[in-house]
Amino acid sequence: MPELAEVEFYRKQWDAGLRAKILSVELHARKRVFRGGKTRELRQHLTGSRFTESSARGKQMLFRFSGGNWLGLHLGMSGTLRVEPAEFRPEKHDHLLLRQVRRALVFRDPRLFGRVRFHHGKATPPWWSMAPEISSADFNANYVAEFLRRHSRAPIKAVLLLQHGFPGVGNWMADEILWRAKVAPAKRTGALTSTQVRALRRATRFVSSEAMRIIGRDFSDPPRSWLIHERWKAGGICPRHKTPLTRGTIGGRTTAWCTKCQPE
DNA sequence: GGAGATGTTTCAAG
DNA sequence: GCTTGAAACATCTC
Repeated sequence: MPELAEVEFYRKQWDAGLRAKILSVELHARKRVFRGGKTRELRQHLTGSRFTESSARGKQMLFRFSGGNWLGLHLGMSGTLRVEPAEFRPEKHDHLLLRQVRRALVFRDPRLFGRVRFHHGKATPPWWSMAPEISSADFNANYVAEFLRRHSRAPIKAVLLLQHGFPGVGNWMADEILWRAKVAPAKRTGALTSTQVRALRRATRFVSSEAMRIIGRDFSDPPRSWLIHERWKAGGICPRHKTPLTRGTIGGRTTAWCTKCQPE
């Protein structure tokens, strides 16, 4: 599920627990979400620490705790973060639970494609580094052009999904961006005109900022005019033309587009 | 029962 | 060494 704005929404859920102590940590240590992770260290260090700060970059989240403790979370395909009452009993898919006096912070992930990481140290973890965020000044025309050039033989849909170039963009956002920029998803990146590249960057920034504003705030629905509402529907139509959408697999992912808006 | 799902990593080939 | 594409990962839903 979660892309840029959904991740932002979930991150903020845990902010209810800011400044409060972690009384205890409960986790399903053998689950895949902890792969390669130091669950014992995580439990020992977080217990008794205070939750001080949270941030997100693309789909990655970082939660900071007193004493130089950092928790990294990725939601994968089906992860969510939420807050439950203090006496909450975790269920089957609630793989990590941080207990505070007044609440429990819960990470759930049925499909286990998400990931939990832990780092103990003064500075931010070594794995916390990322490409320029879409909303930043560094995500400029030169940066985008250079990234596209490096992937000139790949279909543009696949390139939009690369997190080290377009952090936070996932399957629905990529389709939304391509539809707005009127670019066919299978188009080889190197074959794009400069007008199309400009349109893509513009659409990327627009979809990101609007999604953050609407979905990121309270999980509201984007306007009816967005492609997202038609993408998976049987008989989904282009919001512009009311013509049926085309479906196919591009870059290994199901893709929906309008052949009238986005001709080859 | 089978296919597919809003993601990333790994591996092999070019 | 870099890019690309397919498979693998685990579970649920239609």
